[in-house]
Amino acid sequence: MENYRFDNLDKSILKSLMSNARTPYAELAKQCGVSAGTIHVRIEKMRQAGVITGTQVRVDAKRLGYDVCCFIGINLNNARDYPHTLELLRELEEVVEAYYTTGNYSIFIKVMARSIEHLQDVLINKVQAIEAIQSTETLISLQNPINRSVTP
Amino acid sequence: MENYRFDNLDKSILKSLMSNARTPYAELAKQCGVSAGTIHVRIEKMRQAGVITGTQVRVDAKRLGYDVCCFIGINLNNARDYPHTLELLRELEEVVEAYYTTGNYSIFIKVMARSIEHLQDVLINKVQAIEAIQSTETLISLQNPINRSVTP
DNA sequence: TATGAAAGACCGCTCCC
DNA sequence: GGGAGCGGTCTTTCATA
Repeated sequence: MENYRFDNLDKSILKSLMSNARTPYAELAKQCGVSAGTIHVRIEKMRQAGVITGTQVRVDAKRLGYDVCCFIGINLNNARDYPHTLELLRELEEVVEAYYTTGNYSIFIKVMARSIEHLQDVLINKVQAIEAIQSTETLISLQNPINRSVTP
Repeated sequence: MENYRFDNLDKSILKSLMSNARTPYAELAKQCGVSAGTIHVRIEKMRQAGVITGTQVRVDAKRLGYDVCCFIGINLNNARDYPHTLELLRELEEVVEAYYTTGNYSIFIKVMARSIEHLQDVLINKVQAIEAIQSTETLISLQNPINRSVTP
């Protein structure tokens, strides 16, 4: 994975687009003191370099009805069960993130649920129902005061 | 926080926009079998209801040079130190997420670093340098095989 | 090779049905 | 909710340094 070589122009463009993917090119051009054509060229270059992988709307999970956010540390009976367990977790739509980690757990997942009851259901009937999983440890998030992206 | 009342049209629109925030209204209209004007009305309604909070480009952190991702569980000397500690953590650009949690830790953060050395620096000289922090536990992520959003 | 200016195609917004 | 027209935005091309 080689890194893309950035100059300050690329960084400025990225910063703006990371807070608003629909910033007009003309405005980016004004902010950066270059022409809109140049903006277009740079964005296209970053897209092809795989730095920009797409655009998405930010959605308020709470307003979508997902009030409960939690992390679950998972220990496997056997490290070899990792790939298969991952596939089973992928099928659970409540599992929004998964990490393969060193430390106390083998797999670490983030789960979004509609309520505590829903979380219980996911945890007991879906996650812990996976045979390869030996034990789990749950961390309920009450607040998410910081949520941002890496700085270009 | 009341939930927005969704019908299937809203859900379809959201799903498309969550994978590509710049999907043309005309294409959304074709996919959903309604007119572009209707798409516009629905998106505007979701925006004003706070369901859609903005748009952003997805960026490949690795290509930006951030190769190391880790979670750090933090224990505070005193629960009252929480607000102040949070402000100090917010000033660290490597801290991309923070959660106030129940369970083993008081605060749980996600850190992105450019290298193991960089991570060490952040952990020792920045995070653990905060007086209110009693102890930390680090979980290094080797892979992030699942990373998606909640389903509308 | 990277940038800037201008023209054409496309899209989103608004109004009226 | 549907359809048409206007205004703005993106993309492309070509000239330039």
